[in-house]
Amino acid sequence: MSAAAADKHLSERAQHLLRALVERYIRDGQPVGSRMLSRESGMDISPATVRNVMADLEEMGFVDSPHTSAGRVPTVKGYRFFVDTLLEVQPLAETEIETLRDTLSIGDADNPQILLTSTSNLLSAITRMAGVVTLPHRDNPSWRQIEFLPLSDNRVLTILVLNQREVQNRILHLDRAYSADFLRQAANYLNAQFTGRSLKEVRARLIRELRETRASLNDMMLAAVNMAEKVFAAEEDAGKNYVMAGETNLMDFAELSEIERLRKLFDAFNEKRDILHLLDQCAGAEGVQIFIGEESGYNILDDLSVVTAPYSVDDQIVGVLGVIGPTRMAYDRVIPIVDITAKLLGAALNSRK
Amino acid sequence: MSAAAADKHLSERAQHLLRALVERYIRDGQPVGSRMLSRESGMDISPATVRNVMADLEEMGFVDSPHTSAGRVPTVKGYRFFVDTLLEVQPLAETEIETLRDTLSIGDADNPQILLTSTSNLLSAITRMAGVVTLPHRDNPSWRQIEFLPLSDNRVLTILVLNQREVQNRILHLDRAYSADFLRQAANYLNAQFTGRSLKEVRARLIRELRETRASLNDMMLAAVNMAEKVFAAEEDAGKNYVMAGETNLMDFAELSEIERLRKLFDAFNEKRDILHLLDQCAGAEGVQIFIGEESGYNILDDLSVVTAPYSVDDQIVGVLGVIGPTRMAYDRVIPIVDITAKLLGAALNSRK
DNA sequence: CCGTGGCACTCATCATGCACGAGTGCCAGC
DNA sequence: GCTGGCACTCGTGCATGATGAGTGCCACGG
Repeated sequence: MSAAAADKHLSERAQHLLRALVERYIRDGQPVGSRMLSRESGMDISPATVRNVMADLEEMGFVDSPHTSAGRVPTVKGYRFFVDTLLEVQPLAETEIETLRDTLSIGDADNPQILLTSTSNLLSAITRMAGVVTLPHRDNPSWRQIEFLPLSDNRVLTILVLNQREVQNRILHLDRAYSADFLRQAANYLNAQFTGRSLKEVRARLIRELRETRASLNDMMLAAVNMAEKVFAAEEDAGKNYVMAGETNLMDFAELSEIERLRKLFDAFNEKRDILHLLDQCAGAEGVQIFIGEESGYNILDDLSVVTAPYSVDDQIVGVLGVIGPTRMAYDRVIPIVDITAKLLGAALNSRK
Repeated sequence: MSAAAADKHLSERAQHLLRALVERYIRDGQPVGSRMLSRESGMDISPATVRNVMADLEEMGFVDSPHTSAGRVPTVKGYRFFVDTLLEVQPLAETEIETLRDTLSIGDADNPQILLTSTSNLLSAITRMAGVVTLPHRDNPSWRQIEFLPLSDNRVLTILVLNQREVQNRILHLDRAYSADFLRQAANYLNAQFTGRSLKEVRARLIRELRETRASLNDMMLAAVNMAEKVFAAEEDAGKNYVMAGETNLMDFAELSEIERLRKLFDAFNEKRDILHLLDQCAGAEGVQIFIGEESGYNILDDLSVVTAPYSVDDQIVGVLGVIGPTRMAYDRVIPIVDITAKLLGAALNSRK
C-alpha cells in the first residue's frame, strides 16, 4: 500500500488526473487508459507514472477497471468527488439563456399544463436526455370562490376557484332539483364564509358545522361539502404527478443497451411512484441537487444520474424539475441548465397572475 | 409451376396447413418446419407432402422462408388470408366479460379521463401488448350555457358548458373591469341566443353579428366571442389525442429487439401524429378493423399489427380504441376483446349522462 | 397423377482456436 | 520519485469446423 493510498488526502496531481479521467470518460464512454491520460492531462507525466497514480485511486475507490487490461472508469465515489470539488460549472452563454427564456415566457403561459410540457420537452431537447417536471402544488391553497350552475334534472355544475386562478369543476348529482336562485344564495353564503381562508381551515369549519347544525344543512349543502372534500383530495394528489419527455433519448446510451434493463426503467417511469419519491425529496433543498448512480437508492436508477432543482411561485416551492441521464452525463452543462430552467419556470408561473 | 400454384384457389388441404402454420407461428414465433406441421396439423400427411404444399404457398406469397433451410413464416398476405377466412374467433368466457364490465363500469365513471386511462390499461393488461384509446370527441357539439365569473382586476373566468356535461373554462384578460351584474346580463344574452344550437351555427352567427353590429359590441362581447373561438379550436383538437398504456410490453417481442427500431417506435408513440392518422381512419368503419404489418402504411409499424374498434355515445362514433402488437398476435383472442371493450366503454360513457 | 421416402444440399448457430492490440503491474535504474 | 521496459492479461475480431434443422428434388409405387 503506497503512502498516497494510505493517506486519505488526494494529492494535487491525483486530483488533476482524476478530473481528466472523468472528463474524458464523460466525453466518449470508453475506459480511459494510462497513455491517453498522460497525453491529455496537460501535465508532463509518463504513462507509467499515471499507472501508479491510478493504482492509488483504485485502491481508494475513486476508479475501477472493468477487467484486467482495460482502462479505468470512475466509480460513484469518483463522480461524487468530481462533482463536489473538481467541477467547474460552465456558465451558460447569454444566447442559450435567451433561448430558454423565449421558450418559457412566450409560450401559452395561460395554460400551466402546456407550460410544464414544453419545459419538460425543452430540458430533454437541450440535454439530449430525459426531462421531468412535477406538477406544481401548493401546500395549503386558499378558497376563493364557489359557483353552482344548474344543469338539467338534478345535476349541478360546481366550480371552485382556488388561489388566484386555479379552477376545479365537478358535477354533483342531487336527489332533487334546486332553483337557480337557491343555488346563488347557497354560493353567496359559502363565499361570504370562506373566501380567503385556507382549505385546511375551511375543511375544519365545514366538519364542525356539519356536526353542530346537521339538521339545518340541506342536501345541497351536504353535496357542496362533499364536493369540497373531493377537491381537497384532488388538490393533494396534484403534486403526485409529473410530465416526462425524451425518455427515448436514454435508449442511445450504451449503458442501457440491454432490453431487460430498459424495460424495467420505462416501467418505472410509467409507474411514477419511485421517481416521485425521489423528486419529493428534492422539494426540501434549496438549489440544484444531484443523485449519482446508486445514491438515489432506487436500483432501477443504478447507473443513471438525476439532477434536480425545485421551482417556486411566490417564494414558495411548488414543484421540482430535473434531468435523468447516464452517470457519465456532462454535469458542467446540465447543472446550470437545470438551475436556470427552474428559475425561469418559476418566473413564468409567477407572471401569469 | 404446379397446378395448385397456377390456380388462384387454395385447396382445402393447403388452407388447413396454412392455418396450422399461422397458429403455430403465433404461439412461439419460430419458423415452422415441414415435420412439425405434418405432426401437428392433425391430417395424416408426410413431411415431404407438406413441403410440396409449402412450395405452392410460398409461390403464391402466403408464406416466406427467412433463409434456405429455415421453416416457413407467414407473410402479410398469409396473415390476411388467415384473419379473413380461416380464423375462428374465440368467444370470450363469461367470466372474462364480467371482469371487463366490472372494471369499466364501477370505475370513476364521473371522470372521463380516468375512465379512458383505465380502459387503456385494461386492454394492455389482458392482451399483454400496447393499448390505446383516443379521447372522445363529438363532431359538432352544441352550446349549452356560458357563465362569466369576475375575478380580481380585469380578469373574468369564463365557463362554457357543451352538450350535456362537457365543461371548458378559460380566463379572459379585459381592458377594464365589469360589474357582476353586467357580466350576468351578457351571459344571459348569449345563452338566450345560443343554447341548444350547434357550435358551427353559433360560430357563423357570431361572425355575422360581429360584422353587422360591430359598433354595438363592446369589449366584453368581443372577448367572449374570442373565447368561444378558442373553445371551438380546443374542441377540434380534443380528438387529436390519445391515451396509451403498456408500450413496454412490446419490448418483450423478439421482433423488436433492435434498440434502434424500438426507439423509432416509441418516438412515434410520443409524436402521436402517425398513430392518430391511423386511428382516425378507423372512426369511419363500423366494427373491428385490423391492420397487419405494412397494411397500415406507416413503416414504423412494419411488423406490428393494429386491431381497432370505434366506440360510440348516443349512437354517434366519438372515438377509437385498439391494441398494438406484433403481427404474430393471437387475433382470435384480441379481436373479441377489442370489440367488447369498445362496446363497454361506449356503454360506460352513456351511463354517465 | 398424387403421395412418399430418400438423399444431397443449404444455412444459422455455436464452440474452438488464434492473432492482435490495448492496457496493466512490476521492477530495475536513473 | 519518476521512468522505460517487459511480461502478462484479457476483450475483440476472424476463420474454422461440427451440428442440426429444414429444404428441394427425384424416383418409386398405388
